[in-house]
Formats: sequence, C-alpha cells, structure tokens
Amino acid sequence: MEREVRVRFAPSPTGPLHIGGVRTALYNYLLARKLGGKMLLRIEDTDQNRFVPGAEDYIRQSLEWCGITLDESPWTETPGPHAPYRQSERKPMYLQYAQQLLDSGHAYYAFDTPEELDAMRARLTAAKVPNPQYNSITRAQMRNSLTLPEDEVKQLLDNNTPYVIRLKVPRKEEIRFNDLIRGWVVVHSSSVDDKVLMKSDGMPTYHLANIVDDHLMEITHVIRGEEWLPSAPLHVLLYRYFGWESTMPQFAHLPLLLKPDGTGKLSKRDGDRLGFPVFPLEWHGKDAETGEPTVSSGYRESGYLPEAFINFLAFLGWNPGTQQELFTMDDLIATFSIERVSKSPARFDQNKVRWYNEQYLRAKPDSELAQYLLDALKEQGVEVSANKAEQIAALVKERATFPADLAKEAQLFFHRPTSYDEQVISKKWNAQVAGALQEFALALPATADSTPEGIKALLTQVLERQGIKIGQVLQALRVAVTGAAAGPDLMAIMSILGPEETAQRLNLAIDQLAAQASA
RNA sequence: GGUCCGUUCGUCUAGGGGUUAGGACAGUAGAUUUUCAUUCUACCAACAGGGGUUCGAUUCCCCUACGGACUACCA
Repeated sequence: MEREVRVRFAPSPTGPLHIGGVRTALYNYLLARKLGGKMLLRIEDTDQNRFVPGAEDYIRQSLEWCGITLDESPWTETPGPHAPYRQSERKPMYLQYAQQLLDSGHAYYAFDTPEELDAMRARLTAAKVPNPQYNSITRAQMRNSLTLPEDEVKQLLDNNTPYVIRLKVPRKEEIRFNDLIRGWVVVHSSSVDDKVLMKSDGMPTYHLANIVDDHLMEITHVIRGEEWLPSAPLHVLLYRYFGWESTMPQFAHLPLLLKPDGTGKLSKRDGDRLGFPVFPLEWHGKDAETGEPTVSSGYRESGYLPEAFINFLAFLGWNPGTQQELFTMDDLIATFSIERVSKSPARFDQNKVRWYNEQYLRAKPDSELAQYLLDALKEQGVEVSANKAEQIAALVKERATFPADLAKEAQLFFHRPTSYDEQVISKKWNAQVAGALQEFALALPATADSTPEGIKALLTQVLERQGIKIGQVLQALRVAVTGAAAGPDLMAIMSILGPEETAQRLNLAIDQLAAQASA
C-alpha cells in the first residue's frame, strides 16, 4: 500500500526564521499539497541554552503570513495524532530509544568530561591526524562503556556521574542513500564520528530526536537545507540500527541561499546589513553582546505582498521548466516537483523581488487598492470617498512598487502645492502662459464634462482662442496644479480634483508666481 | 586540514552529444506618454580551465581551479 505523503518543517526556536527557512517550509508545503499529503511542523527545542522567547510565535506568524498552512503542529486547537509537537515536551520518549541502541550494541555510554574531549582533540590535532574525532579508533582511549570494566561502568552510572550516550559508528562501511535532488550520495563510515545521541542533561541531540520523531510521525520525505547533508549518513545509520530502514523517509537536501554580497550562506545575523530584509516579518531582538534591543526589518513591514514574496522565493532554486514567471500559491502547488529543484546554491536578487511585488500590486483590483489607500489616508486625517480613492488608486498604481507608494503618490490630491518646480517655472512660465491659464481657470467651473477627455477638450478650446499651442503650457499647467514637474496623467489629475479645485489651484499659482516675480 | 556538495549571461535560470545556447530581472537604446513612471521594441551579456570518450562536446568521464556546507553534549 502506498504510504500517505507526510512532510515536516522542523525549525528551532532560536530566533527569527530567515528566508532560507521560509523557503524550506514552502517546498515542504508545496510537496505535501501537490501529493495530497500532510504538512506538519515540529519545534526542535532540545537545546535549552539557545531558546529565544518569542521565536516560536514568530515562526507561526511568518508561516501564516506566507499562506503556508499546517495540518499538524503544536498550535492546533485539538492535539494532532502525534502530539506533542515540541521536542522538549517529548523528552521522556527518547531515552527508551537510546536504550534500544545500547541494548543492541549500537550505542555506548561515554563519561569523558569536556576537558578530556578538548585534550583528545588537541592531541590528535598536534599529531596531525587529518580528521580528529571521537570514532572507532579514538574511542578506545576514552572513558566509555566500551573501554571501562563492566562493574566500573555500573558504579559510575549508580553514582550519577554525568554521561552521554554515543552512537557506535562502524569502522569500515560504505553508507549510501539516494537524495531526491542530488542522486546517490556515498560516504565512508570512517569519516562519521560517534555522535552524541543523549546529552548529559538527559535531552536528546538533534540527531536522535529527529530520527525518532520522523519515524513516529510517519514522515515520508525529509526536505531540508544542504547544511544537513553531511549528517545524513549518520541518520541513515540510525534508521538501520533501529530497524526502520523499510520506512526510512526519502531525503532531499536543498541548495543553500547565499549572501548576495560576499560569500557564505545567508544567516540570521545578516539582518539588515545587506540592505534588504532577510526575515519575513520584522523582528525585535537583542544584540548578542551588548543586550541592546535591535530591530530587523521584515518583508511584510517593507511593503511586500506575501504572494510576491512567495513567488520569488519559490523561484530561488526551483523553476517549472516553462517561461511562466508569475505563480500563485495554487499554481505552485499544481506545478511543483522536487526533481526540478536545482543543485546549485542561489543568491538573492533584490530587483527581482521588487519586480514581483510590482506585478502583484498591479494585478490587485482597484477596489482593494482603494481600501488600502482609504486606511492610509485616514491615518493622516484625510477623508475621501471610496469612489475617489478608487480613481486615484487606478491612476497611481502603475507608478508604485509598494502599497505605501500609493499613499505617497496620492498626496497631491489632498494638499495644494506649497512650492512650484523652479526649473519648469523659469523655463515655461510667462505672462502669456499665465494669461491662458487664467482663462482656463475661468472656464473650468462652468464645464459640463469633467472627465479627463472633457477637460482636455476645454483646455484645447481655451488655448485655441488664445492662439497658444498646448505644448507651450502643459508643463506649466502641471506645475501650477501639482507643484511638481512629473507625475501621473495631468488630465486625469484635474478630472479627479474636479473643475472647482483645479481652478482654485490655478488662481493660487498665478497669484503666487506673480508675487514672486514682482518681489 | 579532512569529508561531502556544487560551477550556463551581473543575478535567477532553461536546455542538453550536432541549437543563431532560450527566458526573466537588472543594464543600454529607441517608440509611446508633449512630464516622470508604465507599456512596447531592440540591444548588451554565459556554458570556469585542462585532458579524455566521440565523426562531433557546453552536455558523458577524469583532473585542476574556484565556491560552499559540515567537521560541538547547536540545530
């Protein structure tokens, strides 16, 4: 029988999720939805020292904002079938599995102190051992249940001597597994060390907890970052020793997201140093050294639409093989396949995210943009009708990258010019132009047709009477009405402003500029 | 250092033994807009290097270089 597809995203609550983590969650989600499976989230908080308050909630909100929904997680109203979904809450379960390995001879107790471990590494390094590690060779010189007499081990245990449980990795063995993205990966066991499975505080390490939980939670595909590739052989070994090989999940190690500037993988610490957000949501943290509060910007607060952010992120390391660039989440679900994830790492492109945002912003219905505008303007104490807001939104959206640009561009409708573009004035403003505009202002209130076309017709009419070409006045007219040399279509602006307001602005400009000239 | 992974335009990438090596973003130029932006059109621009294999390699193999990850009682 085919197993139901079950994937998981398993972050540690050690800080804000960065975009690489979001992408991992996204690919997991896409595969689950595509294959009609389940998407779960498990909090991997086995390291109490690195716990950061608020991080878990941040992860939750980030995924919510992105539209990545979870079928099983610590946050559901009724506990899921494999609850709890926080490893710290699962702590009591792990020891029995470590015990199983102990019993079958695949794990052993180690009593070495940190100092002894340091000394061992120092010794090996000094001896120019190419790969200093606790392994099949060096464990013979250490204090563990393999080297110590049985009764001494028992005594140490009885005396509550701190110990860890280590995996007994075989000396000579080829470990291989088929990665969905990379193909066959082969690693020799001699390069894998005797990893700690249970820490002296009674908590499992990532490696143990991860394998046990993935098995218990019936995970079928492990999709995670490439940083886990080197420890995958260890995980394969664990599945084998537990006797779970037949249901071992398929692995897919995603290429890393690189820093756009220098080198190395993108990390949480990059924060705003790069000039663009690396976090989905704004994060309020503390400086590691000084403890000073810090703020790292987020895509959401910077004005990115989740659809754009997701579309962009999906394309960083994956593509559909067609020329389509714009994908909604549903499109992504329909098209996604793990085989089309690329092997090589990707660098960030700010221009491309901006472009995506423009695309999605413009695709939004004017009514929705108008609603945003209404809210933004209200905050500034400006009241507008829904109808007018929609007209403005429609006019202005082609010039916007972010929603906030809409409000910025809309300002000219609610604030009369306080100054006039000097270059245009000095070049284009003269008595004749002023006269013509005065005539236009005079004719405006009487017009029956205040559509952009109607206003243009009126303007043309007035100018013809004056014997002036439209080209001579248009720039001056724009500056008189808006104060600025550039902006949206002038006829549309005047239409939205209305004949009355336009006329008043014109008269104001004529007065002010005349006063300026005589001063 | 060791192990593993990777390498096509500036960036994200398509392709794959025989192609004018395709698209998108960015950039440049032109057209439209008597403004800016938008839009449209065009241009610019890449198979890391060296050996094989082959009639023929950017594609397959090997080596080198470069980049990256990992190398904790962190995940």
